[in-house]
Amino acid sequence: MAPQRKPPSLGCLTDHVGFHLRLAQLAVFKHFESALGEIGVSPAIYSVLEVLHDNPGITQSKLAIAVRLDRSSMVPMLDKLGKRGLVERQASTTDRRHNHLFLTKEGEALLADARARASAHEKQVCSCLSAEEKKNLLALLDRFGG
Amino acid sequence: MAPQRKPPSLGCLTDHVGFHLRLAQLAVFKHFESALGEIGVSPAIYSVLEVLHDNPGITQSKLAIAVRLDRSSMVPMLDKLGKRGLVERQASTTDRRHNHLFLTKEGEALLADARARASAHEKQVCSCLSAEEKKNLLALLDRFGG
DNA sequence: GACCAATTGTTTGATGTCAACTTGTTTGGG
DNA sequence: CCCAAACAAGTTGACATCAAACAATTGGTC
Repeated sequence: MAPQRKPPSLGCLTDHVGFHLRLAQLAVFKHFESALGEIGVSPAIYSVLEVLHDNPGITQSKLAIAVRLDRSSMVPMLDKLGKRGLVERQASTTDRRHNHLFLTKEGEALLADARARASAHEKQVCSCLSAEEKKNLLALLDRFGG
Repeated sequence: MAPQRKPPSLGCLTDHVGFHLRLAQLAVFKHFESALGEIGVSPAIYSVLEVLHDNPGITQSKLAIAVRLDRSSMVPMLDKLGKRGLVERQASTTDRRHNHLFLTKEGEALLADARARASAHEKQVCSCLSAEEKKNLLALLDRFGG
């Protein structure tokens, strides 16, 4: 009988940039997980490692702002990364409110691996775009999040 | 002394389309919430109402697939929408596994309001894009999310 | 120098989402 | 016919995230 299932209509939803953003992010993040989940690196963790590598000694609040997470979300994440021996919290001597954060040797090593995988992932996930198109896309996206 | 706080460097993070997607979605969804939160409509709820309006009698699983949520996430959401009197679950007579879903009068009314607000929101959030650019952006995003 | 506002990391509670499993129902091949 | 496989909705547990409240600490102002 082949019920001839037409996919349900999405209506005006297709006009909303937010919906397309969500679908795109869903697909890209899923692909990221399949590429880096194996080494225990989620998109959020990867962004933390990158920023930490580039800004040794940064404080938790500044890190949270940089990766656009809540400062309270940072706590359990750094706890976990600390337990894995990837990140060190070092209490500041000059201002006892601050924690300075550093990647350990192991953290740097994992980041190197993660970078290679993330780079490959990025290539695959953007294989449907020319270099020009990708540059264009990033520029357009930055108009919102900038 | 003006500590001349440079914002922390994001490193290679800026090359990753996933990161830009997240920032953009964050900004757009936040704006959406500020425009429709007042009437208790989140992006997910709005997408459900739209698809429900366009596909009366659709089943929960099909709805979940359409809006790209997990089947199991649909349950508490429909419970809540049901309690608000916006959606009706109607057990199928031909296949007792299925629930057919319908917007109530109140659901339709709320959707009308939500649509007006969402449309205004969309205009504001895309005010930084020309019509051409938006069309281009949506086309590029669809290459990922299909 | 003593209060007061701002800042930092943390804790707690609420929410939204997924994945795995359960239960009831249908369907199709032997 | 019958039983196994497929399937729908629901339940449970885990997890990430945010917002609000909190304690400790600093800095500025009178």
